Amino acid sequence: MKLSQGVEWGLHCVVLLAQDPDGAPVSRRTLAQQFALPETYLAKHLQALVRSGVLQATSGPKGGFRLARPPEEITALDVLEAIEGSASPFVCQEIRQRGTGGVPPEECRLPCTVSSVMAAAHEAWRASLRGVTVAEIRERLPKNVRERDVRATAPG
Amino acid sequence: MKLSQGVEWGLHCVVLLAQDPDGAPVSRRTLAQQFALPETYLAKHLQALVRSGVLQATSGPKGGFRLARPPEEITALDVLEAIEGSASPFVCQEIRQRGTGGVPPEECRLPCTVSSVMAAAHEAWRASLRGVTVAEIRERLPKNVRERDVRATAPG
DNA sequence: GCCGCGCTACTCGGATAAGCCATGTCCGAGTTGAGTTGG
DNA sequence: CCAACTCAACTCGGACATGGCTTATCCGAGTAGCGCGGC
Repeated sequence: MKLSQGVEWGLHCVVLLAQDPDGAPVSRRTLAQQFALPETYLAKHLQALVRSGVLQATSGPKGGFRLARPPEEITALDVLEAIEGSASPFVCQEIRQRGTGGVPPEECRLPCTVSSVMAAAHEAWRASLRGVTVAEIRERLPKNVRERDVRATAPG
Repeated sequence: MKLSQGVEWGLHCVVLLAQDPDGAPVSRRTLAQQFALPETYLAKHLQALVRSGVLQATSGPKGGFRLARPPEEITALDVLEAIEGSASPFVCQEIRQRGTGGVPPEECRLPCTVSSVMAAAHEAWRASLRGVTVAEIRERLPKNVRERDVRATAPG
């Protein structure tokens, strides 16, 4: 199991944008240079965040990205599932129905026990991420990082 | 993020073996036929379970796999990390140190906030899986599945 | 009848090829701002 | 001096190559049971 590194990029970018919610949009070039990331590939993930309604994009000069909602209403889970997708990492293949002595479909209305255990773990994971907002992350940042982010959101 | 389907296979096989902890070993062929899985590929995952000390393998005729510990002492997390590896799905690339205004390394002793949030979620996930033993899964199985498993562990 | 030996068949284990998704990149469409020119 | 037009540069957005990991497979090493032959 491996998480796309775009998740890290997206979280850092969203937190950075949260430093200045009502300010001017920040271009993807600025964001990429801020973390020394490949600009065009970062753009791919930013697009995903726009599609999910986390970010809002503006075209043209002085354009860029800004938060679509107040940072208090954006959870880490929102960012993660925007980039990584909301599908469960565990997909039950219903192997209980296959092979020797397979269980007939009419007895498989309820999800299999193994699947339930995995689903519970996934939900615990989601709940943990849902309980943290971007605003909270912003407030937990050390002073130096915060100053750096503010500097990045400043135009020029 | 996608979880290897070997996890599902491994869990089902371990639960099946838990139906008869002190019985004769079950060969990988029997296990594969039981769920209609590719035998040699299933073997790869079973090997991983042996390496992690979850299963115990026996060679020769009448050989096969059996649990290395009582099912009460095997958690879903043990099985999962044996197959999937125990590495965290989120690997912090320390991008805060890179790019314009990168934070110097001496100020990065503590893990970055984003990384901490992800680590907490991962720990919640692990805790959920650690709280479920194979014995508990076995007891939650419907009657028909349980009978099917017992039949599979019976020699012949 | 009993013991020892060899064989066979079955088991696991590691090394070896394809397929798919994450990664990385490029170019095109759209939009806004500034500069210029005419009134 | 003001307004409208043109241009140009900058932005995002979607379509196109590449690499690594999951998937899938094969063959070899080892072992235990079974049959056979000798005593």
